[in-house]
Amino acid sequence: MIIFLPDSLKKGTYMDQVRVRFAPSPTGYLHIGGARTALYNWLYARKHKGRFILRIEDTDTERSTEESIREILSGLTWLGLDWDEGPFFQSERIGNHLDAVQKLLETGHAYKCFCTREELDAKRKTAQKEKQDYKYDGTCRNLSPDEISIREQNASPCVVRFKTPDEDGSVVFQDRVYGLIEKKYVDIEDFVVLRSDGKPLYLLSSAVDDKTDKITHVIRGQDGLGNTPKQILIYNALGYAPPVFAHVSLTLDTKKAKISKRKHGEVVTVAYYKEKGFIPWALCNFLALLGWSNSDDREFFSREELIEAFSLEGIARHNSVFNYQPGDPKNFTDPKAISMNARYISMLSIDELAGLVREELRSADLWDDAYCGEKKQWFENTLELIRTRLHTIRDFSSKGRPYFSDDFTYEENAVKKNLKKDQNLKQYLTTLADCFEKLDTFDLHSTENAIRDLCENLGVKPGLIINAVRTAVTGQSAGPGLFEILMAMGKDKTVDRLKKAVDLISNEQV
RNA sequence: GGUCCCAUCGUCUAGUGGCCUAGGACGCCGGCCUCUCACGCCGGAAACGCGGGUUCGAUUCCCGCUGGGACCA
Repeated sequence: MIIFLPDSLKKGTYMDQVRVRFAPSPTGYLHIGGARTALYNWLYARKHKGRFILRIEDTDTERSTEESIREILSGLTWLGLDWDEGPFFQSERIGNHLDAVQKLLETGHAYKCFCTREELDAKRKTAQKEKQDYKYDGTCRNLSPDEISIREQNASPCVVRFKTPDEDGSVVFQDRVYGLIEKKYVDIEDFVVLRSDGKPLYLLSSAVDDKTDKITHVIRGQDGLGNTPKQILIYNALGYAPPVFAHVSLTLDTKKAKISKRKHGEVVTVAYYKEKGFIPWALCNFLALLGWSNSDDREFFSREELIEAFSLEGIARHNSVFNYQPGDPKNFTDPKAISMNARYISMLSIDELAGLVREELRSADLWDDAYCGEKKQWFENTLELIRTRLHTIRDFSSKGRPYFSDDFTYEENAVKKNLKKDQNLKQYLTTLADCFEKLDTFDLHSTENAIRDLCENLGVKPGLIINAVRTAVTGQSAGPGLFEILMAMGKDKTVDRLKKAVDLISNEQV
């Protein structure tokens, strides 16, 4: 019986430096589940001053694409998950894998199997009919050397199967997340390690690569849990010391199905969050909490704090649900993710925020270099003014547009609610524009006094005028306190926009 | 079908036999603030899948069932 308890080896020399890897298949895009796995690996490496290795498992040449590789690299880079070695490409190491198969064959840990697909299918069907569990029956396991050479001379196609121990016992290992896992030899069939077309199987390749890359801790999705006993068998047969395993629970959708781009669309891709204006670390923070917890109530972690707090044992054993409800316009992704991002926008230092917003305004063609120079103070004040009601960096160029450009739209509902509410508003706003124009000092007090005085003279509630002015100046019905908005706009813009709003409602009301 | 894994509010989770009248976060509802919205603050509704044990006492330990997931086929 193989009992492998890596904890007992931890003090051994080969564990001196932690080496972990993220090994995605470049068959599409980087999805948030993959990003979460990458994050956990990265955190573990950083926490233990180890190395984070990136390996691209591109042996499925049919489905692997260059574009996908680029997307994975750019996704990881955007998230800030920097790798120390690689990217290595599995396809370049097929020679290693074949050598390993050869070694397995030579040491009697594997054998050639000449059974045809038809024969195997027939056996499987029979087993099914008799309601028996089907496992490869080992027909070729005990072929004599003569029988083997006859088949080889006939060039019969064959696969190579691993020879599972033919005795009572189990593979036992200690998973850092799931604990003690035991799998009986009798439940492991003689599995294939080399296909008849000469291609090694993933199971074998990744074990060999992990050895090549000196991986000490395999932190991967829980979908690898079932294959682990087979891989431990391979490690042992090859004379390798197996790494520590830590399987992380999966991320499912609200119907408990694995998330995929095909089914869920862009929401599950990292690229989507970049596009939507997420702060990379906010997404990492959200992803970290999706299936991992620290036993205190903290939810916001800086990089350093998360590295410090992270542990494999804190990873949940149950799968977690990514709470995305399609068709909810307010929540374009998991509400908690949005909320975290919004909190980050509120909490970030003004310098950090300004940096992010600068890139956003640049790509929206709203950037003015003066925001770094003579208008720096104005720019920062404006960000402070609007940040608490924005959810994404993208919002700075959409909802925030009236602050950075005269070319903004008046929201229909806002116009209806605040500008067309009272027929007299045309007159009121015209009067107010005149009034503002005549102000010597245009500040918080003078503007407020002007409006309050006007209201008193007209006998109308301040709210009527204030809300109308907000819409006139920003096109919106919601936003910061009016007088602060006016300070952000300045006298000239305020007056211009009041007049423009009067024109707008005059024309439309004809 | 076989094997393995899992199971606390709608969602993410705390909880490792008594501190639990089950805590926090998001979302939701109500209130305060108020020129709107947001922030902030206060309050509310909301969960231990079911059945057996073990125990003086189970969310917590054991067994079964149910449900979900993964892997292999």
